[in-house]
Amino acid sequence: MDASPHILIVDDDREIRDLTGRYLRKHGFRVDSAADAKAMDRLLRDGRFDLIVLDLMLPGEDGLSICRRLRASTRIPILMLTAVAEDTDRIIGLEIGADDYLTKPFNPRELLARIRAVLRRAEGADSTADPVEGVLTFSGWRLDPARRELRDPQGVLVELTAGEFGLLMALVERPRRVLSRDRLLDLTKGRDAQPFDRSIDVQVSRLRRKIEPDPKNPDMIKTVRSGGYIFTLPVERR
Amino acid sequence: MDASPHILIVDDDREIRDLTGRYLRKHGFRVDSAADAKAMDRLLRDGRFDLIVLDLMLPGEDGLSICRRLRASTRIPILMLTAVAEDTDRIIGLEIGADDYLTKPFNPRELLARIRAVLRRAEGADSTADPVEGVLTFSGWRLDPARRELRDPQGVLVELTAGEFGLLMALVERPRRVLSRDRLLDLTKGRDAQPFDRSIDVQVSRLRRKIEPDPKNPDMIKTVRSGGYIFTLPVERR
DNA sequence: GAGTTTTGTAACGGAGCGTTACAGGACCGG
DNA sequence: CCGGTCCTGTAACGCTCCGTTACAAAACTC
Repeated sequence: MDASPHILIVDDDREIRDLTGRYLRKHGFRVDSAADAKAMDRLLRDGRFDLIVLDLMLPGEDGLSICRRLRASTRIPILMLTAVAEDTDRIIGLEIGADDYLTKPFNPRELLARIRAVLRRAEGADSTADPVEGVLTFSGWRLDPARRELRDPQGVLVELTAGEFGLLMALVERPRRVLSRDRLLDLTKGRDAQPFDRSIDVQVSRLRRKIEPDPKNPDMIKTVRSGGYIFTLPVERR
Repeated sequence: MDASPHILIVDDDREIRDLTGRYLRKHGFRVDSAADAKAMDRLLRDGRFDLIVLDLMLPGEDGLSICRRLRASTRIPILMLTAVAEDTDRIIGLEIGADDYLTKPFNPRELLARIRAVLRRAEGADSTADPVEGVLTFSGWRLDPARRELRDPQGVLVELTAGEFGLLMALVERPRRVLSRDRLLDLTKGRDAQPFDRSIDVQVSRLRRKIEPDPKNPDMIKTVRSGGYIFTLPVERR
């Protein structure tokens, strides 16, 4: 039980890693850093971290994608860094589940303040939750974010496409709440709805065909007219 | 039900109030706005809000002072708006208890993203928030908000449309109180009544047909002439 | 009881939704 | 790079829902 919080900085700019790392250490944090997604994954595998500072623009897999991926399997707080000139549309990084973000160039004091704020918030939440978080279950079904697998109550694997899996995750992670199409689009694709966007409807239809006993009378994924969709079953995390 | 989160915008710039309000409504929020602290207090007195968007520079009492004052009595999330990107202002704001900060001019999408992020965080704490909990029962009937189902005393599923369900929820959550058509419209659709709006009457009629033993002599949903409607049975939450 | 206001409900039509078909795009093995 | 396969967004069709309108019934006034 090491007292000081452990921060992971992911940024391809070496100067930022070094300077920021030094500053945070000076203020009582333990700090590791990675230049890209691969290095990050390696560090996550061995270490326990309390928060990740994640740059949006990275060589290889970008921050947005990493963030979505991390959120699928863990609840580690994420603080995104974005360059000031960057397409503000991409700021929906927050939507994917980043806990906060900061535009470059930033004042280290502000980073420190935000890190502390995020950690303070995270404390209240479930802090048993370490790197990889468990499987989601609902009335016998098992949804495994790490393996990206869905199994029915008999344990039979149900083949889902990436889009279907993402949509189901978005729903199952927020059960018993009405989610608008808009919100679902943001959660799954990180984009805004266009005027006559029906893609969520179609994906829901396809998903129902695979998981509902009677797709015509859906039980798990119900429609809320002019509201969106709702996942009706209670979900347990293990 | 109170389907969507309720946002209060406090800004003296009318254009910001209008444009932002419209944008947020388009994305599924209910929005009210105030030009100054006084108007804000008035709105806070009658309404329940899930988040306040608060301008820093205001005529009369300024944003920081308001923020401090609100924090003394409530935990309602606050998102501050400021005209200048001053690090120190931001840090002070965060320390005072604002939940996030945004500098003007801002991209509405970014505001949306931050609002959602703040709401997501707040969810765990004080829960006026979404996760619909607990079945409502009245003389044998069971109304389940999560599954969006109504069962009669024999346990038989009564098929309700989304509109009927929403209306019944609004009534059952406020039993033995007269609810005006205006209020019901706001609760179910989040909108104001138009001059000759009869939609609530029609929905009530349709709902009665499905749940009243004798729709001509309604028992559960009674009409209050020039007042509105009232749900007469005692309701239990479990 | 006549006149006025308010409410109930049938009927119509526009809007929301489920589903299918299709085509462009992503991915993959060569 | 190429051709095949799988995935997913868009368009289109038909069904259901619900807001509006219209008119009749009920409630209230004097």
